Amino acid sequence: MVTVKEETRKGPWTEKEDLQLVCFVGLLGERRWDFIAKVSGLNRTGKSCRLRWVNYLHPGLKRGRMTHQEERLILELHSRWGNRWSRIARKLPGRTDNEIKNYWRTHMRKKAQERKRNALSPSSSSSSLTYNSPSRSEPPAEEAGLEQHELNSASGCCCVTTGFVVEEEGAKGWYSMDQIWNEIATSEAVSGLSFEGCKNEVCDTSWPPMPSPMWEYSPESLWKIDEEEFKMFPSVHDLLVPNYHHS
DNA sequence: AATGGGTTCAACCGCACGTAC
DNA sequence: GGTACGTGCGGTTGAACCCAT
Repeated sequence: MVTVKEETRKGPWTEKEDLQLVCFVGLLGERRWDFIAKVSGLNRTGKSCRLRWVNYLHPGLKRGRMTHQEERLILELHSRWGNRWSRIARKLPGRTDNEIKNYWRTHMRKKAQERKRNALSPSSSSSSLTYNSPSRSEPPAEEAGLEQHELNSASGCCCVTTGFVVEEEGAKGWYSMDQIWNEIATSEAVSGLSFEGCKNEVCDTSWPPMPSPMWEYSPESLWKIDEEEFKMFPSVHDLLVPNYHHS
């Protein structure tokens, strides 16, 4: 006799699953995700539940395009902290690390491609430095365990930003796109080259002049839902997820 | 209208870290 | 101190969507 253990579900979440999760998170809190996954009847892993909640269902989430201010802040913070997405996300109320990471990758990739095009064009190629120094046989600092911000400071923030190994060379090279993007962003944040409106304040060490997000002070408060609300379930869902729209 | 390439974003994976036992 | 378990983080993937041709 074989009991067929239902396989853990993967892939896109259904609206029903979302509702279930929202309900149980409200009842049990944003902890014990494995437990939530079990008792909710969702055939998902705790990890998956947490991710869905944090990245999509959380009532505090903003939706829609990044504002200009947010873009600038991301650039600034990334130049300081490197790929510390969750840390950066804490400075952007309503944005998740995943969202910021995605944003960075798409937008910086564009910029990297533009740069690459420029670098390949005859007019700019001569002045474009590349990483083809003898030390190229060594792994990049990042891969050698250096934090990205250490890399930045080690390179004087903008001294190494003028060029990068292009694809043809990249086949044998190990300069990841992340590094390239980081350097682009670093140079832009420091020099204020791009993002019109991104003037000196970006480089000002006292920047950003923005208020700290609420959860900086009280990590639990904003992300916690009043359990009383859940007694009113199912109508509570509308309260919890005002911008809810299923993907 | 069809389609092919590019872009976006939700979700997964693997690893690291913290904590309870 | 060692181990198991839960959680968080960063990197990656792939499906859906968009847009130019």
